[in-house]
Amino acid sequence: MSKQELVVLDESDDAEACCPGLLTAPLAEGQAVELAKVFKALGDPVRLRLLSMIASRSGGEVCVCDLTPAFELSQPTISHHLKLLRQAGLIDCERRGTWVHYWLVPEMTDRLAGLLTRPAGEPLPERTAPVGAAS
Amino acid sequence: MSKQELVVLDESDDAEACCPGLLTAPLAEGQAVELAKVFKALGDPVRLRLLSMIASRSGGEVCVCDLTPAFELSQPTISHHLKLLRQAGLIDCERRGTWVHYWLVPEMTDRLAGLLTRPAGEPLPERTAPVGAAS
DNA sequence: ATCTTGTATTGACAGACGTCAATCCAACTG
DNA sequence: CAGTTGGATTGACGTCTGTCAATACAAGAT
Repeated sequence: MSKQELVVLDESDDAEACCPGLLTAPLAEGQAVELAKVFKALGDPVRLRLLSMIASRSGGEVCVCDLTPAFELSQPTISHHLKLLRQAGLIDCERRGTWVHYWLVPEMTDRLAGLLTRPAGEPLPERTAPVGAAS
Repeated sequence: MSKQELVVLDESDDAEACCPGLLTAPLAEGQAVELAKVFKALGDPVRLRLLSMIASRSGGEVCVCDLTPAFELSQPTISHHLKLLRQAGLIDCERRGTWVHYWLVPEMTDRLAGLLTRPAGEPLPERTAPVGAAS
């Protein structure tokens, strides 16, 4: 059940794929395609709340039976959203007896946070006084 | 042309909306809806590359005429994607004479990075040796 | 083995999304 | 003024996505 696609996360891809950062160099098409899958998984309110509930759980794990009743959605719908989050590599799960437990994959959120963080000390090019002051 | 919706970014919303962080507390539904709009804007390879090209520009600005030829897509399609990024509050633009210039709104990417960053020192609950070792 | 409960999968359907051709608008040019 | 060019908007079309009812599967209970 665990680990089925694991979209991104592998650094050993395009040779220079260490941490260009999205904001510092023009993202390559292949990387953009992979990254978009992860962001798309985050692009739904229900999935964001699911991820948040899973990540903020003290024990680090949540049972599906604790997630489903928090939404006014059918159980299959919740299961569907959890599947998408898992395919994006954001969470993982394991069946333990009767119940299935989910937990966050922090490496993925760390990676996203890193991609969205601009290198400290960037000039921040003075956007406030338009050069031409046109129109 | 600039500033038309500006989805998120306003901290003065739910009183305690300082920086709960998405990974530390169960996101409220309203906030999830707003946040999802931004992540959805990032959930497309073309938009990710556009944002990357805009953000990594040395001068801090890019003319649309420099963006369009980088894709094998029609000009209206690129314009459409730029509009979505702008509505998400990730970029902004201004017409200067004949050309329209786009630039990154770093406050938004900073905010996203912050939301995805887990507070340093979190236990990282030992995921590797499943308690029950079931299945 | 049968029943019951927790979770995943399937199939269907309405609405959203990405794309383009056609068109429109703004600004510069002659 | 008309003509040209950069860019946005409109309308249409096929695909993807979120949702549910129905069903299937897994594991404990009887």
